[in-house]
Amino acid sequence: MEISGCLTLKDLISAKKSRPDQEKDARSWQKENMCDRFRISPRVPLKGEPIDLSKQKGLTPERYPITPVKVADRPLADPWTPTANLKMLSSVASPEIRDREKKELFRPIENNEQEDAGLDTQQFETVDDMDDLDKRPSRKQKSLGLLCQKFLARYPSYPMSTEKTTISLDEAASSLGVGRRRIYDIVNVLESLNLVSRVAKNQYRWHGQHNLNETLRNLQREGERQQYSAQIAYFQHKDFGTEQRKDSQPAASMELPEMDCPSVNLTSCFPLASAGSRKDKSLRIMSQKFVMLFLVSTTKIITLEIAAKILIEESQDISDHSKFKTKVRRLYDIANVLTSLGLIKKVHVTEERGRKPAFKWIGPVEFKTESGKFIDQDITTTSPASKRDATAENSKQQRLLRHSSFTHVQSISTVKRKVCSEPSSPHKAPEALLQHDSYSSKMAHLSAICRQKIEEDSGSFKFASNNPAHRDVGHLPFSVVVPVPVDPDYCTRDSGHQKRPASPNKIQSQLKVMASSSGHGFLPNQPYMYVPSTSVFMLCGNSGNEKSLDGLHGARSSSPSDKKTTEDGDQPAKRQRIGSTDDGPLPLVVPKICSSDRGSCDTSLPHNSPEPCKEDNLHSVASSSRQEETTELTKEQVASAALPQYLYLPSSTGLNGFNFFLPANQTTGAMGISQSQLPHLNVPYVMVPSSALAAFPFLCSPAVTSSASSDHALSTASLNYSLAGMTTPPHIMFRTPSIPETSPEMQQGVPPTSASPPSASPATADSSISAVLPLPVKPQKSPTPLTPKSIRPVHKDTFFKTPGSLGVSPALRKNERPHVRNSSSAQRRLDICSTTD
DNA sequence: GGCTCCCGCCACGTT
DNA sequence: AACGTGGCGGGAGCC
Repeated sequence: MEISGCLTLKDLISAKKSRPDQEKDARSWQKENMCDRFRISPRVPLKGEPIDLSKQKGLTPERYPITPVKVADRPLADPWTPTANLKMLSSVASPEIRDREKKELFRPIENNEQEDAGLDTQQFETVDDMDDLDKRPSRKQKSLGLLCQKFLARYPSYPMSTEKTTISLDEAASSLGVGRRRIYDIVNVLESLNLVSRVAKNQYRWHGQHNLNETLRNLQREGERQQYSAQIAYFQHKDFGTEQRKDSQPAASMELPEMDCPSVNLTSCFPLASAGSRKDKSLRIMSQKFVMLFLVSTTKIITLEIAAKILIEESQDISDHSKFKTKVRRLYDIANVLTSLGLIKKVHVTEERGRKPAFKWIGPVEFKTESGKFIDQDITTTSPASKRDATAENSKQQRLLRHSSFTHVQSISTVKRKVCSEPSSPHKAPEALLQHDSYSSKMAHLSAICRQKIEEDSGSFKFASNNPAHRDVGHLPFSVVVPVPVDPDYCTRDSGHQKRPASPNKIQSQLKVMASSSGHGFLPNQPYMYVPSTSVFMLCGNSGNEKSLDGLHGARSSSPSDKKTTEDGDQPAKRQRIGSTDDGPLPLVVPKICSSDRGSCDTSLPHNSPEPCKEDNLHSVASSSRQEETTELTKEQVASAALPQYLYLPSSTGLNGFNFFLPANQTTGAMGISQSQLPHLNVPYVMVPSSALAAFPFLCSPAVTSSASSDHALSTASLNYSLAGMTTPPHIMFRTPSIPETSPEMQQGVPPTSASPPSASPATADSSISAVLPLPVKPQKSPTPLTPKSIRPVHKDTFFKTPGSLGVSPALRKNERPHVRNSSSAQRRLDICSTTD
């Protein structure tokens, strides 16, 4: 797909010269150009942007003088000649414009502009001139974007801290010559970004952009938590080709309720929305969500269609056409304001289906790095290692409590918990779950949606029921002790590429294997990991072919519809798609035990369709224990019959940590499942953020590698699809046999993460992994065995941008976007606490 | 004809 | 009851 950029200010200017484009320019000006004006980038009070004119005048009722704008500073290049201006004006002025009746209305604005007018006014002057001509401003001139520009021009982008700029809505409305209603539209969006805050009736306080980055950071984090990337991918993938069908999509509708939660949470992160009234001030929430979509998107381009869809789903609205239209209208409103802020610009994405309106994020993205802390913190909080206990939860909540809306959030989360999380943890819902409630629920939500979609799309597969009630089914009824292969031959490796200097021996020593004791097949002195049953999900499927991964995803992606991704080229699209299905909602890819043939798998392995993994997280997978339509199996049955390919160990915080996949065979021994049944995957995989492993070198076991590289790739690929946060945090510990799996939780005390040097792997700064896992991955020829690029598209991380996701494929990340989330976990933690307030 | 999105009705919440 | 907010969608401008 190609994206046609919107007109830039520059373009606009140049365009103005040419008559034909004038109108277009005018419009674009409103939208695109505005961006320039209010650049987020730390800029001192706007410089010479067109709109600045209006503000220059000191009009600001609030009387904050804005530094004079310099024309020179403008990005614009082309000088504007008076003639050109005239031309433009004339072109812009259309017959309709001339309604005198309304002219009055706009007077104020015009006047202001005129006053302000200097050279800068040039662009806007046109409007003024027109007015002078008794022409009523054209629709363009009345656009919300332009109005917002004017509004923004009244206030300094970076007001002095000492200043307390108060905005009177009435005053603003009157001075801008518009109805108050319009001001609300603007203010609501600004408020969503904390640029302003409501202090009293009709009174807002102008904060400027001082906290914008922080706000964006928080939004990004929230977006990650909400798995928006997954949603985006989902819709992209599914595209609307199936729209019709989509409309009816049951899954989506189902999800809606849960999706709301995110929004609520969102608001909780920001003072702005006071939860509660009037749909929580949807415009604000919509704005935040909209921004989040950009922030979590790898391509930074979001089509209105997708945004609307996502927002509709979240709001539980019926996805009828009217709703969609309404959403789109609102999105335009928001987009206009955001454009004025210079955060986005309009573009068009050309897809197979045609050209679609979209917006591209042009705002700051660097804050991400800084934000890393936040993410980490969350993760940390949730990470089992740290304290998945109530304490963590409490701390987290406290943070949230700062926000008025939090209470609301809580309630919601509680509900969710009941619905989603609770079921997922057979044994007992770890408190950690609470932390992840929203996240988990969302993921579950997505999974469900995806699953349905997938099912629909590929009717051939069946997934374990996602029924929330059954989600836990996936959990194995037992805890698992996984032998950690120790092989000198294998060097320790960092998640991905880095090899750890640390010698395996060291680890071994640390891990003191006591295998001797068990008959599980532990070797003497072999270290093992203890995995509490609650943390274990069994993934069943064919092992096998890469197809499993790719095929699963690929099948869909290959479809024409897949390409429709709005973003950029095929690649992105593909990624997204994959992400949607795999990454997002479907964190897991399950290797097939059976032959690649799905059909066969289905029959033989009721629960093992590859799909399940993808789609759903563990829940479904694990829960694969039950297929909705087909047979229901007891957990035990599943374990034995399903021939688990992998055991999925969700990291406590799916966000930051990697989820672990253990080859079933590896664990089966402990479980009593015959390995013979698990032919393909002999390699135990455990994926953890490298940083977390800093302290622990990976152990690679020779045994593991039996499978061909392909398998390995597969398995690795599967790793990529971890479902963060879906479930309870895994409790994993290395113990000596002597120390049996006593209460896992208690034992999990090995939170290497904190200790681990952040430097370990840039790719995954998140150290929040709850457990230290020995990773028996045989060094592959490819430097990045863990991240089968072949299988996965580069940007897949979108989905996993979520804190947990970050950790997904360290290798990938490292290579692809090392810079992102570089901050150390410690740093992130610090950040987390800081709020935009 | 579709995309944009202005405009203002009207409902909800607050004062 | 009046007023503040803001959801909502008709319908017109614009392409």
